[in-house]
Amino acid sequence: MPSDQIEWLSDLVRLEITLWNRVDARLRSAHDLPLAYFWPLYVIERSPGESLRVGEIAGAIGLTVGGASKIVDRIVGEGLLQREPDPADRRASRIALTDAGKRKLAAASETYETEMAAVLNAALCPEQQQRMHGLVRALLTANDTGEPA
Amino acid sequence: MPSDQIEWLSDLVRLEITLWNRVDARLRSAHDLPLAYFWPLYVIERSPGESLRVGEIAGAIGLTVGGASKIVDRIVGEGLLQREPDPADRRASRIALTDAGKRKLAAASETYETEMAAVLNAALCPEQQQRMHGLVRALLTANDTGEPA
DNA sequence: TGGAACTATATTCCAAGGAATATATAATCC
DNA sequence: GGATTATATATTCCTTGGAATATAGTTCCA
Repeated sequence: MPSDQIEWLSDLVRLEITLWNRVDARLRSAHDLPLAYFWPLYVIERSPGESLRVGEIAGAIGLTVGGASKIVDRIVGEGLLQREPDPADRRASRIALTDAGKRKLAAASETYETEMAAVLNAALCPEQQQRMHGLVRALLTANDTGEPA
Repeated sequence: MPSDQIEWLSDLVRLEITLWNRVDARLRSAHDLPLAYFWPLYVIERSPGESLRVGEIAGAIGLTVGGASKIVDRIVGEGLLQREPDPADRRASRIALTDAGKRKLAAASETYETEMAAVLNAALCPEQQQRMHGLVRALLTANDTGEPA
């Protein structure tokens, strides 16, 4: 019986924090890259044209536009992203990976996958991992508005 | 095949944020109580003696002691918690619910359960909800160190 | 008993991100 | 075309929570 939804969510929150910290620590120590910086690089690489506008990044990683603007600034400061003027809209700029960013992303992706595999395999068989991802996605599609806060 | 662990975690993070915001918004609008304040009230009520020390609260809700100290301060400021001197250890104080805190917690718990039930039932049948909780717990027990950061 | 080492909490400082706002540019309607 | 409205981003202010540190109190042992 689903009596204790309070525990349900608190366990989920705790898990998310644990996994986040685990991957974050690994990326920092191995590549000097916080996990928060990883996502923008990742979503940009996978985008058509390999560049995105700030608002698109915000939507993809679940931040407000203001927050995304600031994190992009910081990553640009690290030399992993660059801003290019959007030819079609002078209000916007297109954010693209630098060569350093591409290299960093490639290396960090491997570390990321390795670390996550270790964490997941420690507790779940591949079928369970897949089933859980399916359940997460089902909840997301039913409830995610796409809005950050 | 568990090819994309990156998506696996990013979906989990997104789900956690979505559910958190959803319950948080509900508790705020219905009871003027942020979700972050709910957890301390909740763990204190369930503790033997219905009081905890700051360090115990920190461990239970996954904050550092410093962070817990501050959130307790804020909730005390709201009149929902009170500090009592620990008779056995004068360094510590015991944190207990006030009457207002007890009432607030009781009301908020109902709202919490209702909102979570709505979110979960929108996507999963009860068996799936239970199965997912089991998977979350399995991952937690295998990986949770109990440490905050 | 008198330190030395440890512990519980509080406090200070800092980084991150949301909300509200400002600014520049686009789009639309007359 | 010019005024109004909408949009993209940047910026400012505020809150939160971690890390490091400070302080008071406790424990242990010679």
